[in-house]
Amino acid sequence: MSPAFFVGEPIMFETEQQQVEQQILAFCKENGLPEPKLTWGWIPFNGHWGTSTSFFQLASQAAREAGQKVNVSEKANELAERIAAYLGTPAGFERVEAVKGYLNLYFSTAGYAQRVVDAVLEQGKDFGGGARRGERVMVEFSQPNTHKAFHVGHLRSAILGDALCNILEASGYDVVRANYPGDMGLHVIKWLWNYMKHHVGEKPENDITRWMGSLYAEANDRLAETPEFEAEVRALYGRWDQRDPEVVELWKETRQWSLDGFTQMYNELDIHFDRYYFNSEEEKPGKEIVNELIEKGIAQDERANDGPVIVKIDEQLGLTKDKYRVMVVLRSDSTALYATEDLALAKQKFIDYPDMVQSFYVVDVRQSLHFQQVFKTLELAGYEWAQRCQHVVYELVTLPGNVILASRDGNVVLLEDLIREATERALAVVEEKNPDLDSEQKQAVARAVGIGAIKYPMLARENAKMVTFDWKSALDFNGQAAPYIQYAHVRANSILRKAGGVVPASRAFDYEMATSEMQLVDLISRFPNEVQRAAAELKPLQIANIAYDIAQTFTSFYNECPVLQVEEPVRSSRLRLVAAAKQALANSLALLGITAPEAM
RNA sequence: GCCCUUGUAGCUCAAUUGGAUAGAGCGUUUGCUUGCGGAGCAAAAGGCUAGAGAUUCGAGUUCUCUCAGGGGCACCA
Repeated sequence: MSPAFFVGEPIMFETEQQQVEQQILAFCKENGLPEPKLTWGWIPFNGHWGTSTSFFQLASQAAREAGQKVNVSEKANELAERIAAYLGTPAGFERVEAVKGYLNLYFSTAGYAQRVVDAVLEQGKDFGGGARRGERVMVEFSQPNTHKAFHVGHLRSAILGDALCNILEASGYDVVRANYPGDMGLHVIKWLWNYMKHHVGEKPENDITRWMGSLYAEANDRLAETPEFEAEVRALYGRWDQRDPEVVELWKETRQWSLDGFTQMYNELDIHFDRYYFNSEEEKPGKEIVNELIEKGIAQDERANDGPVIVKIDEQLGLTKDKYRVMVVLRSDSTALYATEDLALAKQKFIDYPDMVQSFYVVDVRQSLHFQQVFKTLELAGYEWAQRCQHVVYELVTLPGNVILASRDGNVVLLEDLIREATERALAVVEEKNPDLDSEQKQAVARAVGIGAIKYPMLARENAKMVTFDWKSALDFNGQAAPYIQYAHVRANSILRKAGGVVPASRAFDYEMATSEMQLVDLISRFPNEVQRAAAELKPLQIANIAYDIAQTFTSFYNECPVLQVEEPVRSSRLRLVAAAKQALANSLALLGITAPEAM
């Protein structure tokens, strides 16, 4: 996807900016200077608000063309000063200055602030979103294994994928949210084996996923104690392969228990899917693709010599160094493996949605090579859509000491425990801070705060950086965290409520705006750009950052600027700004999949 | 051995995609509540951006190498 957006450019003020640009071009022409490539950014905030460009490139370019050696920073500053003088005070700006080679143009705050605030309030929950592109993308994420526990290690794909969907949707794409549960494999057979032997007739009650996970751990324990049982497991796998009705029926029933448990947790997390693909459904089509690869001469069938079916990708591409290496696409016993199924799944997605411009896979970094192999193999097979497949890489969630969570062992932090702890903790705080709320409201707030506190740290860092889970920081509601942003939203709401819930009509900010007030408008105006950038880079981090920045600046504003007590007409302008800030906070939190409560 | 990835304040992370004096939170220290909600605010202290070269007017950011961590590399998922 090409990043068709403008970084750092205040998109709301294109007209004024373009006019200035024309004048600068005219200046260059008149003075025999080369045509500059101007990039606009914001001024490091110093209490005023504006846009800025620099002339270092122009200075060095001019010197090069003239064959002269110059001190570029001096020359750039000289140019900035001459251009500042040439421009005078352009329409829409109240001041122009030249500093260290930069040309700073300060906005006329009265009209600009009004324009920003009006735009936010007119667009409401759509503020920040881009025009519909009429293009579809799919995001596959979460991919839980049935018959296993769901622990905090599984959480990042779910949270990251959900936020990416929200962001892509807001940026203008039509998004298909896809899940791909691992509903068959050795882990399932082991589970069934244990169930048939020791738990026949039992059913999960309320805590489904925990129960499913505990039986899986138990199966592993029994097999570790008595390795001879492996034969029984293999025999059961054989019965599955033959589609023994008893096994298939039990599998269907127990699989559904897991899926029901997942749905419960997705509901708790407020995460939803449009489309489910199942591992078990891709087995047969996968084998068909493998046959096709063999026929096309891409795959080599070594089964005659007790070997698997493989694709020597590097050899196919004529590469001398190891890059894609060799991918096994079918086991020597002709059973399917993960790669077999992923080949079929990629194809199935484009059969279902042929118009997709991108097919994303939110899967942890350990599978990078695997996906490169799958996509490259499909490309070799002549599927042009293979180039539209992209692995969205993220790092693992580990426990302190770099311990990887494994469902097999008991060292996991279960998602249901995390959610319960977080919401209970949040409930205790609400009881203390806001005892007047009724119990239903307190529950809702506790849920919003608890879930937000879980989600935010997973989103507020680079995808490629590890998250270390520990209870202390997971349950810390202070500082740079979701509750801080939610609290800013609550305070904004509180002011509006006390004002009678009526937002005054549009008006100019024709008074001396306070520093934090201007900065708040500035940050809000950047939000639409950040949405586009987050979508182009597939980085919810951008949204987590701007959300926090807006919250922090709103809090400064809250402390510095009285709203309800101040005289008119300042009161009306500020009330509108508060409403706009509240909207911006709510919208940014929504993109992160976090609820913005009205009180807390 | 090859490939990918990370290294920024004591700790956890940012940094307008190559720009102005590298910023937040936690922790530490000191203040702030008869102000719109203190889940907060103000301030102090804390940095040779792992190291060395290169490109550039300009590098935390790009390239090369070194060091250190993590991951992956034939029938697990």
